[in-house]
Amino acid sequence: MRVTLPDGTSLELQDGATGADAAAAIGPGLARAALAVRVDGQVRDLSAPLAEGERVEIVTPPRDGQPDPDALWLIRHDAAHVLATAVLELYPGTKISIGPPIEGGFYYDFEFPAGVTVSEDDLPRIEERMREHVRAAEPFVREDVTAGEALERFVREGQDYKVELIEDLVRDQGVETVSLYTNGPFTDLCRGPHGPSTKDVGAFRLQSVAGAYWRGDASRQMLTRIYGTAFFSQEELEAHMRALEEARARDHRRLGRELGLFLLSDYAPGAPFWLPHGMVLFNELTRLVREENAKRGYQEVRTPVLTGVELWRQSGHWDKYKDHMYFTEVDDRLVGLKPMNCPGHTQIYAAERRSYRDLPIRYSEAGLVHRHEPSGVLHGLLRVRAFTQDDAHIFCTEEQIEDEVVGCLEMGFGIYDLFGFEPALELSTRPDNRLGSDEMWDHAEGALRQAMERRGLQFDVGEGEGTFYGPKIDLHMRDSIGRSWQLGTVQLDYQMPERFGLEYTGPDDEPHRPVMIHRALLGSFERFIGILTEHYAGEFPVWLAPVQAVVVPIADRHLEYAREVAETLRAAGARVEVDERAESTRRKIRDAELRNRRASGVAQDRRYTRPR
RNA sequence: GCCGGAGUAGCUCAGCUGGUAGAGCAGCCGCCUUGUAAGCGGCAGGUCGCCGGUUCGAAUCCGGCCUCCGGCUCCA
Repeated sequence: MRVTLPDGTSLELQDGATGADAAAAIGPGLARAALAVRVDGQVRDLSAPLAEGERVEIVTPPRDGQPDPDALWLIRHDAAHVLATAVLELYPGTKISIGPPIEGGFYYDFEFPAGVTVSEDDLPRIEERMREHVRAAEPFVREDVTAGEALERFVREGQDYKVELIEDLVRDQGVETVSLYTNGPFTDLCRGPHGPSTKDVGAFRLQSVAGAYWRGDASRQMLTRIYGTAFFSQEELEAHMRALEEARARDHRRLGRELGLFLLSDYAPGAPFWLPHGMVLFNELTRLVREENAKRGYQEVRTPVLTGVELWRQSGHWDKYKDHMYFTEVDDRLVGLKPMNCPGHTQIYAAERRSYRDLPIRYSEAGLVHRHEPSGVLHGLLRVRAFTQDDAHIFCTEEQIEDEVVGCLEMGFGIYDLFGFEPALELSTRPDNRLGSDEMWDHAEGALRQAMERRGLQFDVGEGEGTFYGPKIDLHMRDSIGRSWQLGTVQLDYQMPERFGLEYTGPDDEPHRPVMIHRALLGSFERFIGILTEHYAGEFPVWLAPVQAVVVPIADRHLEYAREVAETLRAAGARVEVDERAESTRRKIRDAELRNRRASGVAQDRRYTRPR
């Protein structure tokens, strides 16, 4: 048979030849280095047979600085199996679940025997055991068995999670055979592929221990997840660990303290106190948003933070969102803090008779909302309980939806461009907990999809991740260590207008129901500033910088002049400080740089010529 | 909310298996009057997260709670 190689040449092989045979036919060096084979873009074991006419590419460790992402994922997957091998040896009776490679490494989820807890202190011991298996270069051997045989095996071993996985595979996908991979003493249910042996795992490290629900379901067993990472070489691993370390130096929680941006206090978990320098960022962004809104025909409004609970019953928040709301009783009346601004805006809309000629109506509000997020999810400025959204609601006709959604996205991209942000888009569809008919949802999801497709935008789909009142398009950004956060959002809503009985008079002189678009582009000022801080590592562009210049007097005799200079700059609108401390010039300049002042000036007797 | 870890001075952290708390930086005072990544000296600063228990004695051991960190679930 013949297969095609990446350079277009074809290779003659015996019938039934495997990827390993192909590598050997090309050259002994390649045969030694080969990890797997990629056939028509799909990675397979080297031992898998090839078929006539397939396009074949040998997957190898990086060579000449050309890393193959598939190769890295492969050895990380191998490493996950080696981890499970070591854990089963060290903690007999442990139940294994799943252990995939992920971006940046791998993990494996375990249920340890009763009474056994594993913490990060135990990781070195597990690593040591893993190392023994890597050194032993144990081959990964694949075996295809019937689902029944596999079930019998895992039932016998008491591996309940594997049993459940096989049962589900049989039930949901009708599989008849499953593959098992064995390395040394360990056999796992696994789709593969794997490298030829554990020796290619190379340089690895276990990083952390965390809880993780079985199958991501909070109602099920909490497993212990061990995270690790692996590379081909020690150098790459060390470079990776250094990069993580450097990313931690950009952490907005640390920079927020060092630069005097905000304060988090135990008195109000999840509710930042804004310090003077942080407030500058907040205000500059507010100004930006206000200007952009004005350009696009938004009218600014402001609605109450605390309202009678009747509003939340009417809007549906009581039914679908009350667990996340704050309530209190005042004068025998139950009142709630707003978690969203939309019901308030409906009241402004409803306060007058509206004509089709008025639409679209666009109300914007820098709205302070409170949401009772679970304690375990709070995270600096990126996940808080009290925050200010750059919110807006557009009331429009059915026909105007697409243009308005596109307008929102364009406005969002325009703002993100200013910061060099390239957000990832996600369409979130109907959740289980929702209001409205399936027809409404079909319609609303279709409209959002169409708006993005019209602009040729790439997007992911988050099934079931929409809000209770409608689907949405979210703009996501990553923080310094790669975690993804939702910033902007554009949401379509047929529910709220219905529930509040909103109307406009059409050209036919009949009442019609408007559609509502909820949209926040920064998302919240808090989260946006968090991301912004990490993005710039605290070195904000001049227009945002809390302190734009610092004047450094050399000696006391320059103080008066330094103050004059500062005054002149302030009069011109700059944010300026004078460093009046009785410190050395070296020190004052160093501090100015460390605190990321964008410019510093030195007040002196004569022009300074820098020594060679 | 769940799992694991951690809370010692404003910050970063020492403080072995119980005997009553320390450093650096920051702060304050003084000296120095300065030329591009930390001048010098001194002083002050802590109900060791909170509550309870064990003990002659608890920062240290035990329990509960709060907060933070890493994840999971969930969300801007």
